[in-house]
Amino acid sequence: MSNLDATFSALADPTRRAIIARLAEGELALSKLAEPFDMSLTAVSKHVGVLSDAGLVEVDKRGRTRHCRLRAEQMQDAFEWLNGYQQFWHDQFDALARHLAPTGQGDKA
Amino acid sequence: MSNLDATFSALADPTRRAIIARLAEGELALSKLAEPFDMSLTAVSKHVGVLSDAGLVEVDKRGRTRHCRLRAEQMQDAFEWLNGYQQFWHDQFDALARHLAPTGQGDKA
DNA sequence: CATTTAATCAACTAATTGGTTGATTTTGTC
DNA sequence: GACAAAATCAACCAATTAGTTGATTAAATG
Repeated sequence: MSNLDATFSALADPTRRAIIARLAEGELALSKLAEPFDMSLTAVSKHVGVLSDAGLVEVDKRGRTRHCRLRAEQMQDAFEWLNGYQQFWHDQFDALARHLAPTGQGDKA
Repeated sequence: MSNLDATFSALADPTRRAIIARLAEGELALSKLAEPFDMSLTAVSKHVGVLSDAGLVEVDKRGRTRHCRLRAEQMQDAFEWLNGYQQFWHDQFDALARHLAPTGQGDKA
């Protein structure tokens, strides 16, 4: 599975995006991380597993707890992929704007 | 399903990203669009359906053909979501850099 | 009108996903 | 040593996904 496959598919779940948002505020033990979610610890653990497989989260064992921290850099490729189309949607927007409100001097000014 | 759910999950498939890449070069009839892919037309049609449900592609009927065009603006929310973490991974990178090569004058210069 | 082309539909399959529960393992604490 | 807490494991379930094939519909063309 490509990096992008794993990243985008990890980000496609709202629980996992919420996990990322929580971890952005700092490292958390799994049980603390799981608290706000209305599902079993097992379920959260699986989500963390998906994020970890995608490289978005790092888990390290400390005693009986597992500490999770965000590896935000791993989102870069996905970001860059989307960024490649940003110019495209700006162009589309510009084209639409020119179509709706032609000034007749857009090219010169 | 949230917008982000649909967008990220649509982007999680390599065939669908390839479809987007093709459409970025211009509008295409479904059969033309499907040509390079090693799968049935039905399969490609389903992928286009997923992209269309996510608002990433627009399909319009013309005679017996279906013409597909990219709606790149629909990627903006996903882009912005990721962008919110860009600062975060830059910070992490900077922190690492300071850790590896402390110059002692990084703050002043 | 007969044929070909574009596409969808319906039905099926195998694999994956997101969740559950109950039992177990490991670790810290009284 | 006994107990509570943190987490995993194993098994299961229902829904979804990515693909297939064969039949059908609809439009263009000889």
